[in-house]
Amino acid sequence: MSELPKTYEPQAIEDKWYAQWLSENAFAANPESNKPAYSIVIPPPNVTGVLTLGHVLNNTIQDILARRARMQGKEVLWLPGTDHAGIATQTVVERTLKKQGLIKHRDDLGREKFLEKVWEWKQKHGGIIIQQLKKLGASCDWSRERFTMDPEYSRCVQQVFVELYKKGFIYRGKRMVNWCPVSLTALSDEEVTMKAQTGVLYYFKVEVAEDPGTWLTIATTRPETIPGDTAVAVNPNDPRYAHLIGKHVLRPLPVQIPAPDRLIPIVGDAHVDFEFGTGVLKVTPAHDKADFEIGARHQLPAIDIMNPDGTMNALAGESLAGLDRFEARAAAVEHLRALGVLEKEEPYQNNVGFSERADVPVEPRLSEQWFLKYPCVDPSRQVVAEGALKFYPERWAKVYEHWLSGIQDWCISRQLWWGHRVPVWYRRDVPPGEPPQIHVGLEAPTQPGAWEQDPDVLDTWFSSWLWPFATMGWPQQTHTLTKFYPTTDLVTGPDIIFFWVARMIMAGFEFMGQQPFKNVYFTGIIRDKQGRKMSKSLGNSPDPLDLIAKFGADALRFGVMRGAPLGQDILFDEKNVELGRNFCTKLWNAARFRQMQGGSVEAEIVPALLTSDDRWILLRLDGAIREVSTALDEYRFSDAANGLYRFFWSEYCDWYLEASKAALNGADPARKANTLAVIDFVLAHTLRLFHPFL
RNA sequence: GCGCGAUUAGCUCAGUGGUAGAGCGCUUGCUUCACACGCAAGAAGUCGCAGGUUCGAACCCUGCAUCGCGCACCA
Repeated sequence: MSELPKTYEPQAIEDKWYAQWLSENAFAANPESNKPAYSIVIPPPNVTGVLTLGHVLNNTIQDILARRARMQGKEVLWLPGTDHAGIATQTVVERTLKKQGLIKHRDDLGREKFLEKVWEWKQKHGGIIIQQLKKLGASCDWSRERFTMDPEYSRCVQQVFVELYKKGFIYRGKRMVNWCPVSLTALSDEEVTMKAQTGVLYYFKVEVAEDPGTWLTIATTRPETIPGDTAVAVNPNDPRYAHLIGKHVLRPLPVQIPAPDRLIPIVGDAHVDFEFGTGVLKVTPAHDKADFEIGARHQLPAIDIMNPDGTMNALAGESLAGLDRFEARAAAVEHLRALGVLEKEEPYQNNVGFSERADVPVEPRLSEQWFLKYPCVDPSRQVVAEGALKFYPERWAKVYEHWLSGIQDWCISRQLWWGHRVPVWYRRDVPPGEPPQIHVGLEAPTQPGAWEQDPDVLDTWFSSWLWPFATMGWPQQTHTLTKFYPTTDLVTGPDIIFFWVARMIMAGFEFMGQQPFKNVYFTGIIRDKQGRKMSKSLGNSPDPLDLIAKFGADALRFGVMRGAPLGQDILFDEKNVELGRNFCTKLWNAARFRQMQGGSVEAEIVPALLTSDDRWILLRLDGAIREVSTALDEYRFSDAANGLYRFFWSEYCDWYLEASKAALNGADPARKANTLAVIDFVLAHTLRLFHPFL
């Protein structure tokens, strides 16, 4: 064998070994095996995504678990795949087509043509992240790669919809939903994030119709919705106003319609907080969730004054119609001022719900959507509360429990094209007066012309919540399911505990009768050195592929793992990767040193010839094996990495190897041979400790 | 408002009852026959604040402060 170069050159070596592992099918899972099963399903990255440091952290952890399980003699399934990521992918493709000047709006292409374009996009970009995961060294069983829109997977999604509909968990209803005026679709509560905003609280007065000269002052942040007001509410226990309940006020807007049409009742409702503002609330059932409920309690009409894109419609009045909701706000204030009813404006801090994807305020909107009443909530709560399904770190169990204890039905329909189409058809030409006919099923009804399919698709998470079993051949009871379900570990970020983890647990119970995994490891979130979240706009998100090119995948893996303690966010610093690289080089050189000594390889150790140094290092090796092994058992990856680092560098290299040079250069051949045997023994065992990481 | 987390060396963080630790950075030597992506030596911290428990507290308890996050919101 030729002498090894001085520094480790990871690029060629990593690719070579990975290719060899692949050709040996080293990562393939065999469901017929008698070995005990160990399984993980990958959190499927967006099909059009590229690898981020978050993926590096997440997948390195999974790889460590999988490799270790293989070393422990288990039959390992690490199942990879990608997610179609409905709204995210559709937005990206739409934006790109617009940039290329091919379309102004997706309607220009129509549903079929647009979907063709998305599939083209998926063909072109869909494999990138998978290739990148391979570059990272991920030991997935690639022969089992799945996609949430594979034909078999789509069939699972539809079957689940049909089943839950038949059981009464899925229903259609006209309800107040979070509407994104940019994406033009409904969103689930989880897709809305609250942001603190500095706004203005406007005070305006309205006259009580029955008591001319009596005025009520109302505080609002949204004067543009006044044309949609159908009542004014006060607390029935509020002595200032209780006597006015049942009377009417004159709504100031829209100014163009005759006064009698603007008379709205004063209602009493306990929801009204008499501490806040003036204690008088304007009720806009079509544009506010709480107001919608008040409206329902008092049988108030709902006047929808907005278009889906957030502009005002004709019901808002001539002068507001066509204006964007924020322009309309300014215009409405001017109207109030002109009418002389605007009393004051004061700056006001409040929280506004934003569409996570489009980053604009969502509009509460009354619309016809599909909803899911969550199944199996009780067993899902219990299994975590009782510890049969464990969270690491444990504190996330509290967050999970809190969410489950207060969940509302899930709005699962989306007004998008990219996704699983709702498997529902409506009969055309139903004579007026007769009840509508609806068909819910896996197959379209016969006489295709007579029926029309629901245009909506399902929320992305309505497919990913089936991931642990839909990827294994469900609804057939396959060998893979028998062997590998429930899975052992799930590794994911705490930011999707509601979106994904909680829902998978419910789906697992509902469709498999069992929890989908035994343990969930929540990683931290990777931030930059200043503690800011990684983001494209800040430009603080290094490309892992660049880091791999510069330092090697093993260096990246080790560097990230060493700095990623359980339960803490990780501040990323390239220095850590450098440290990983240096450590790899150190290992390389320690092996090189051994090679240069010659002699027979992995000879027997003669106990009688052991020096105190030899005994010491063997003892320390034993300690390191225990330390690393226990740390990994407890998901303390950074402790394991640090333990390994310290043992190998400080104890083995700095201390033992230096000490051994005396024997190696000495005159006693038996002593020398025994020292080499000890070195080989320690090296061989250390390499095994390294294997999960590198 | 409710909940969670953090607060230890210049920086990032380990350390859960008994003489303060690591990596990076810094200082000073080393082209010593595996490795300068290295070796050796070294400086550096009243462990956020105030009480309490204890023979003994970075660690346990109580309050407070600051920072970050999540949930719920009052127009």
